[in-house]
Amino acid sequence: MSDMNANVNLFNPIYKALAESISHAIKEVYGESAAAEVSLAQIYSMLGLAPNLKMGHIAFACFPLAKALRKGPPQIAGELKEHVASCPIVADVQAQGPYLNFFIKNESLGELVIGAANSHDLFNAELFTGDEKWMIEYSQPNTHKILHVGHMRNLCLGNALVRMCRYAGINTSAVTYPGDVGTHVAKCLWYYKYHNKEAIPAEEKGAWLGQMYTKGNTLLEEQRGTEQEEENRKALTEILKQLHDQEGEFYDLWVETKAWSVELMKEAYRWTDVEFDRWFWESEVDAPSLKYAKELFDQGLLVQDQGAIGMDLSDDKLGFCLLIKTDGTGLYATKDVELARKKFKEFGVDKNIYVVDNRQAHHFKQVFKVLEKVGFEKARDCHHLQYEMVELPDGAMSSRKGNIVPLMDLVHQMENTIKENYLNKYLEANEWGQEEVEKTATMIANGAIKYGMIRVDNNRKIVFDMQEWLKLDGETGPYLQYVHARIYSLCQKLEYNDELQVNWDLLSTDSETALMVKLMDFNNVVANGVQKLQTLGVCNYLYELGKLFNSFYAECPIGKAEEELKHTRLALAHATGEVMRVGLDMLGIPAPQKM
RNA sequence: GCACCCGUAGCUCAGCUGGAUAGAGCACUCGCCUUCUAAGCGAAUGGUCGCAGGUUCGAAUCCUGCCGGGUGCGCCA
Repeated sequence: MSDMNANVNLFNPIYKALAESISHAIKEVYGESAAAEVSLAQIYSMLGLAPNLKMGHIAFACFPLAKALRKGPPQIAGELKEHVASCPIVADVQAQGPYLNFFIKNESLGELVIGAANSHDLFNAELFTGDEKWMIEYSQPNTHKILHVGHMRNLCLGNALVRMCRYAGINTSAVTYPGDVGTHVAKCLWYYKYHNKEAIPAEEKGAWLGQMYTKGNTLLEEQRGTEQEEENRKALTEILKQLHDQEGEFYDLWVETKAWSVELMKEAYRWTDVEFDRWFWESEVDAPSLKYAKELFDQGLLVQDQGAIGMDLSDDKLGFCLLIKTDGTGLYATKDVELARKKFKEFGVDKNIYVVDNRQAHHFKQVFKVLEKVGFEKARDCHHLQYEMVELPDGAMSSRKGNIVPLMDLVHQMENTIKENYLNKYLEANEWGQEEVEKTATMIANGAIKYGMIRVDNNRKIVFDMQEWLKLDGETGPYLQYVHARIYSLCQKLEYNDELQVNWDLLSTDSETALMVKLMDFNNVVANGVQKLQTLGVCNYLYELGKLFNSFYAECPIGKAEEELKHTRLALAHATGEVMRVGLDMLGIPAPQKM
């Protein structure tokens, strides 16, 4: 996991006020020189939510101060306590062992959190200083192969990261790198031309073409060792030659069939609601990459070994990085070396992030090292963000072998299940129209699939079981969407508006307080996620927020409450809905208004 | 052989820049819809944090070794 080192702004007004108060207290109690050893930013970063509301809202652990002040943490907590009590947002502060536990005034939480969420000021906070430009490359599907649920993880992860970074104020471009050349294309076209007897379907040609690849691969395997083998090899070589020369019937066929695959990709991207600022085609870097590799060789930066050319990285324990094959053609690494240069040149980015599964870890280490060795300084701004694979219960997915779940199968089954189990009843009751059912089913399927793909740690393998995925109870995307829909409906019915008279002091139950405190933490969680390039923190946060809201909703009547309390609770509910909507959007998940 | 990843409740996972009683969901058991969406809420049950050492006032978290599972390591992408 790479740490992005962006500089965190002190964006949380409550944490900032507490940090200033603590900093001031250190100065008062221990003097200027002691205070100088601990910066405001450090204190700010040491604040966090207390384990439970009985102890406090926000906790400050004094352990890290012990060294600088040469005193025991409990003693420090005790000595600072009186001096921080005067902070205007603090209702009470308690020294509990080594911790200083703060209770924040309702008025402060109300204005700085609920009010800020409802006015959207909360979402405009500047989370990082500086104006870095990042590029995130994700979704590298091959044409002529089928898109399966494994590709969905990459798509959901990359999309969420791009959105999180953009929310955080980082200028981020999203790019894709489809593989439209290589032997897999030749195998596909070979089968399609010489062995296929099926008619080309009118629809879903991309998926069908993927089957041509799988069948081609299977047949070639079967004929290995037979008299057919030599003939097959010649045929494939001829196909590759035509593709390279960009002429002949197979080149024409490539152009035609590639479009089918691209249409499938675009269908998936439309469904997922992702857009790329740039499509880098593998075919477009093919020739230039080889040219560059030859230049490097001419400059003496590469070595020849066993007839092939590459760079010896054994000093860096990275083995030998092969860049020009014996037959004079390039490889995947050759292209990635060129692509990296192209990215920085075209976009002038400060960071170049690759969302690619962890089997490529060695590949990227080699590519970045090669770039570094040839004097490309930006090499250190390249980061491989790796994640584990999606597997089926009976093992790894392989489009080569054909044991995969097509991506659109998951989508369609999910949408159908949602309609059958939840939405069709509205249709039967004549409450919703067909179009509304369809749109909502798509939104909820988005929630279920995307949340499922990004809620676990990047390093954790996902074993995909369709039946499990179709269950939508508990910690799922639809749970979060349901919270949003409930709030939206509530605000409609009770006619929420931002000029309602509120009195924050009326929010006194545990569930109300817990919800307010949780809302306060939103931006902190996002900033942390961006720094670690992780989505699961935001997922967990939104789920916990949803749970707190549902408890509040069950325990605290709103419509029936006395006027002022009603308005105040409605403001709290609305703020939760806004945070949920913005949070879901950041994960690429739509927030339905009803479901 | 070398490198990286994983091992926490029956199952799926959080928690890992050391800190306050190890948390969820699913499954199982029991309650809650004449009241704002029950895709919900509440309660109960369930753990030698793979094993063994070490560092520390303090280790699920850091270090070392081992065990178990996965992936990668020159003419595929």
